[in-house]
Amino acid sequence: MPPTTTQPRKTPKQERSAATRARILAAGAEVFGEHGYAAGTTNRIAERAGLSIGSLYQYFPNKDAILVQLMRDHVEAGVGEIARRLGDVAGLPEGLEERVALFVDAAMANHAGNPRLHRVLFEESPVPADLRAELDRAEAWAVDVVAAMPAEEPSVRVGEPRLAAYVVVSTIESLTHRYLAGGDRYGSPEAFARHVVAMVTAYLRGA
Amino acid sequence: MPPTTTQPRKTPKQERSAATRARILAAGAEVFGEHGYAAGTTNRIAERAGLSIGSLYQYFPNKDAILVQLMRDHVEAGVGEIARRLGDVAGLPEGLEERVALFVDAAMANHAGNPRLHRVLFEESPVPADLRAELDRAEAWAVDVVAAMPAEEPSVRVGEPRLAAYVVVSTIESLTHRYLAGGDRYGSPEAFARHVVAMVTAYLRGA
DNA sequence: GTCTATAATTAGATAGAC
DNA sequence: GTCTATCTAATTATAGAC
Repeated sequence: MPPTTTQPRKTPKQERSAATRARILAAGAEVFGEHGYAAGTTNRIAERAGLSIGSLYQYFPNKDAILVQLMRDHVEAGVGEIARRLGDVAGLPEGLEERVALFVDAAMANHAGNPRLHRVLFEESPVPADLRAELDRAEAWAVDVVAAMPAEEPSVRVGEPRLAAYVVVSTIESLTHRYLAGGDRYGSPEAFARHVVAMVTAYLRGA
Repeated sequence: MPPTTTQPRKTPKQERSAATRARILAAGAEVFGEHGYAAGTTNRIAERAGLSIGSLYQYFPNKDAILVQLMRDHVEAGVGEIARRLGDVAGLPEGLEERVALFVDAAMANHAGNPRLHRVLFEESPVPADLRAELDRAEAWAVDVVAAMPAEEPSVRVGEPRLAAYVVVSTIESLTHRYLAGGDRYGSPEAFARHVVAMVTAYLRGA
């Protein structure tokens, strides 16, 4: 008799495999964050993950594959975080300022996790062309989302809405990254976020 | 008889040496820009500079020294450009918007030279701790300069002026870098600059 | 599936002749 | 001062036993 429950479910073997993969990625995040890209060697990652170098290569074809997956995960988390907050219609704020704050808070949360790693990933590592394209698509998605907002928000009066949306997305992404990578030398995270929100809001309302 | 003109002047030998150094740096800029950091090997740089690898090491102690010098030159050019424009008192604009535009234009000019190289330098290369400190000092200088502006500009009403100055500096530096590194997908350089100026100005004037 | 040992590659840097 | 030839060192990645 065939099993009654054959719905797609991971076999124990696949689960173990996925867990090992996750362990390698976690180790990679630690090692890259601590040692940087060049000194973040596969041997160190394997050691940190508690397995041998030979086993590591059973799960990832090369060093950069680990790095790329970490980058991908980070971007996906960011996109997912924004999408989740936007989808949460019940709590979607009405005012422009509150909506901007939603994006800023999501970006701060996304980058706050491991600033040191984030810096290594995006300031010190070579980005393959295909991942670069993926990052551009994520940016384009965010631009679309932001560009759709003004239509339903009468207080927005800035011209060239698509360029404006790009400026907004770039500003939030770049500034939060830079602030968190550089340390809070000029103010608390809360104060900084407040200023970014104020700047973007003032911009969107028109001068 | 001793030479009548012994005023500090470079001997021909020093001039030749400086010229070779400059040739290596120019070659380094090209090679790093074309191949990236890792593939920008010293052998390639020497070849491009038209001398042997052995000679290259007469002028620079190691690969990173070439890279660091390129970074330093870029930052110095940026600082110099702003200082020059600020020092040009006759032409220093009166209005807030025009002053902000001065900074934005300087940043655009500084990054526009070789965006590809700039990207390799600051997104793909390891930054030594001492250079990092130097970059931070340059940023602090720019923050001081910007922070000094509101005092004499009644239309500035943003709170926490030092944090605001940091936000302004970060915004201009980050956005121009990002725009020029990413290509003008969302608008012309002029339109982009106009938007950045509008955003920063609106911010400084208060919401 | 995991390990150890090692091969293969390659770049950075140096020695020493000219 | 410049060159050629080479060395050293380190890393990625693989082979093959268990």
